[in-house]
Amino acid sequence: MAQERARERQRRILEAALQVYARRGYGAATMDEVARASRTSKGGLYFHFPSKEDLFLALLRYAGQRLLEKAQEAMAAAPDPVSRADAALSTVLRTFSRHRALARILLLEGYGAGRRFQAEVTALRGRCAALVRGCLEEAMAQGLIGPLDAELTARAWFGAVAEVIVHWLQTGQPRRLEDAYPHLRALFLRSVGLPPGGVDHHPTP
Amino acid sequence: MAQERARERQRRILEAALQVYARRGYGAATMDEVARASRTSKGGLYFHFPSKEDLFLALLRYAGQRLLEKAQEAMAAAPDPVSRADAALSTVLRTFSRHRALARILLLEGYGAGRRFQAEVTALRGRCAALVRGCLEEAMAQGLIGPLDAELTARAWFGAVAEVIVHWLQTGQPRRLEDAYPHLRALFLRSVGLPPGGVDHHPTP
DNA sequence: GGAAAGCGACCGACCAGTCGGTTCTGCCAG
DNA sequence: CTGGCAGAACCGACTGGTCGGTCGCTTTCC
Repeated sequence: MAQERARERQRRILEAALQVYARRGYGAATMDEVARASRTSKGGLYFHFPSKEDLFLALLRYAGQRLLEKAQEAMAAAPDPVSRADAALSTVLRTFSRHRALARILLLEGYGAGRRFQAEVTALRGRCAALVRGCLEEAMAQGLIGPLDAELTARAWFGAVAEVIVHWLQTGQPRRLEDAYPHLRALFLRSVGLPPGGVDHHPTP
Repeated sequence: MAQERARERQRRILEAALQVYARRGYGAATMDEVARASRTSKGGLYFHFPSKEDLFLALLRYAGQRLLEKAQEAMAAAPDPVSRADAALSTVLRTFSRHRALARILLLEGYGAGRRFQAEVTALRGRCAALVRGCLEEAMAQGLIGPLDAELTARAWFGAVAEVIVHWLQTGQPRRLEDAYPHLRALFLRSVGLPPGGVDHHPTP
């Protein structure tokens, strides 16, 4: 019905906005461009979203949701906290590897367009870090790793991954983003005192 | 002489621009604001900088230079590669801890205002990572640490630090940025297979 | 005196947001 | 079935404010 239809239309607009903002950046992209890309009109845009700012905010939430869902899904299938964190890492790398636009929006354009957006992105990054933090705390409780500041460690890991991805976005190195996976994995495991070997839960052939 | 005078004026403009852009963000800040803050006029601004974009680009270079110089200075005084990396870490944390505006410009506002700026910031981050990379390669050559991907490790470390700083900027946690130092230090040392103890070269009382 | 530096009123492009009008869509009375 | 109505969805020309950039003039310095 109408409800359905409206939702579909909003999705189409968000998907188009994702591409346009990723390509041009928030500041340079105009509402006319987004309208054209989503095969609607400015009026149509403003019918569904009250302002340019709100559209971008909705886009950040939409994109963030997509990422978090994938990560949580992958983590749910893993048996122990360590392989859960592992699954999250490889999933994030794989997701951003396809969907460059998603990476641009969440890791690059999100910051840099006013305080309101920065807060939103920070919150999103916090939620990502919280997932990892959960793994770390569980691993600590099970005596798998020694005591450490789980909050800070999780954030540091996330920052490390983000930096590698941004560099890949900007320079194209490493050629395949997934190539960074084994190195990051080894680095992270060692950083909490675990041997870097172990089973590779998500091989990237 | 005139040369001198011009340089002084440019410094004053850049210093004012640093504050204004840090407070308002690149997009929202106007040239009139920067002119007022630097106690000049729009005409004066455009006499020294050809456009708003160029002003911000010069600001990024200016701010980046300040950071890099501090880091290199601190590293020069350290005897071995490990304590050089250590010195870089604590210096970066301390520098951003004072000079929040510097942190905002380099880590937050830099991205998010068009491709040209993103490239500049990426280059700057690359130069920071290169410093750390040098330490790692030296440490490897001296057999202090096992073989690893120095490029990627350096970048990962930098990303981790950046994330912690950005979180501090946005939320004010940890209360004193330097409080994160021992945890990050331990994390980094372990991540390359070194014992997390060792001498604390830069105690933060 | 003249060149470099500085000033600020002004201009015009640009674009977010508006609004009067049009077209769909679901529904119900006849 | 169908005519027609209500309101949701959509359209795009237009506007009004904003702000980067200009330019003719003044001041400062050598």
